[in-house]
Amino acid sequence: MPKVGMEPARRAALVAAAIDEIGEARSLDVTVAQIARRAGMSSGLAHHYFGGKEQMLIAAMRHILAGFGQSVRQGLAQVEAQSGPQSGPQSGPRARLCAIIAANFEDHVFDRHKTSAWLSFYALAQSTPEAARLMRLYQRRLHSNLMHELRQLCDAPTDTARTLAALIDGVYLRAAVAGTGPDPAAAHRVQSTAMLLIKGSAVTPDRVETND
Amino acid sequence: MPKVGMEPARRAALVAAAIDEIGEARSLDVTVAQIARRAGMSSGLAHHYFGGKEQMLIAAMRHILAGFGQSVRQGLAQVEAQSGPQSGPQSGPRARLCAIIAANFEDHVFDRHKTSAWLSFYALAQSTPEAARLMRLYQRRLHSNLMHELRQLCDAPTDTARTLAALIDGVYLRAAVAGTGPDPAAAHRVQSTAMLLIKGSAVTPDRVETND
DNA sequence: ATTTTTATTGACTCACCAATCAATAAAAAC
DNA sequence: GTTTTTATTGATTGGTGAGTCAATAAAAAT
Repeated sequence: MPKVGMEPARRAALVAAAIDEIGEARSLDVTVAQIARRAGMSSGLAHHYFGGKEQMLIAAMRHILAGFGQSVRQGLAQVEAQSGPQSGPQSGPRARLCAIIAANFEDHVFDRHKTSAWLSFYALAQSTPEAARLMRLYQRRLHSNLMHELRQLCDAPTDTARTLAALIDGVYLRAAVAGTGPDPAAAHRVQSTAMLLIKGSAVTPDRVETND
Repeated sequence: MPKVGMEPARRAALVAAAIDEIGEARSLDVTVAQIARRAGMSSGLAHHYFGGKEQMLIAAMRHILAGFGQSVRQGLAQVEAQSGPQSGPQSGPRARLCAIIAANFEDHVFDRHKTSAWLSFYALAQSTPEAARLMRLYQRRLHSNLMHELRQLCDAPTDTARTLAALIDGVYLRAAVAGTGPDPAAAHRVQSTAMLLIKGSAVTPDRVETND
């Protein structure tokens, strides 16, 4: 019963199934057949659309990465909107910094399957050049996002950005290992550390949280 | 040409070879035959001594973990020795905290093969109960080591310890991903963050009352 | 000197899985 | 209505690798 124009839907289904399967198995050692079955199709079709297992995993990684990015953009837009176009000059970068941090710990990013899959992708990135490229892309983007705000908040922005990025990754990593779901304390922990790090050369920290 | 009493040597050789092989392949997908060959023996012998691939990987993980522990003990002993038995009261916990942090970034711990292998072990710990146990052991030990000093240095030691542990793991993770060898800046970055964190809840420079 | 124990090998088995492919069928194009 | 394109299946192939085992040999024990 072939319907036409199935390709995008099937690709999306396979990507979602791959993340779930990897997240549930807590390992990259999942078969194409398992993923395809979960996505409601035959293994042959999975190969037809992705050409191979590796490319499917890359696509899954890219999908999670896109989720991170979307989360950050959404968080920033929200801060922009709620503070208004003529808000005080000092609330801007600080609130945006907190929003960037919070974005990495939002519930849909902190989903058990996704954290577990992401941890597996760290392993993949070690041995697969394309996965390594994506990982670097993620790291550069996070660093650049942090830098954009930190330049206005402290006088050693590069060092501070590196520290914060490592802290974000570390907190996320530990959550992935623990396998516990979303943890509201995670974002707060990183945010207050961020405030401490910039305190040396910045204004008083009035509000630490941006999400109400 | 069987010599007697080979078991310990062969086990050690296999563990070392496993770490090197995993570290070089940057993946857990190494064959027992490869490891055995690198260790200078047949695949059969590897199975004979370890019973299976998984147990060999566990042993390798345990070996790296032991290296961490040794590094910490050594660092602490060194601090103790150089400050002397009747040194000033304020140099103690702070110096020991720094030593614990530095221990995690010493050259032999920061070895390329070991960082890479350790990253792979994160993946293993997700799906293998015994590896998960070892990972928890590592985390508990690190946390407990940090706590021991932080209790004397700040009044939210648990939170601070969690943050520092995540930061240490994050910095180590990023080094593993980057694949660059030992980085002298790594320890320093974590140490100065630690100083900031305990300054946030500053205590009197000398002995402090137990807060719980 | 014989027996037992320990060390060691590598060929073999068995299972698994990625990738291929020929076959089938619905839709679209002509 | 015929042809072409797209979707889909699942059996098959080919390669791989973990784990087993029987055979061999040196050392130790008797």
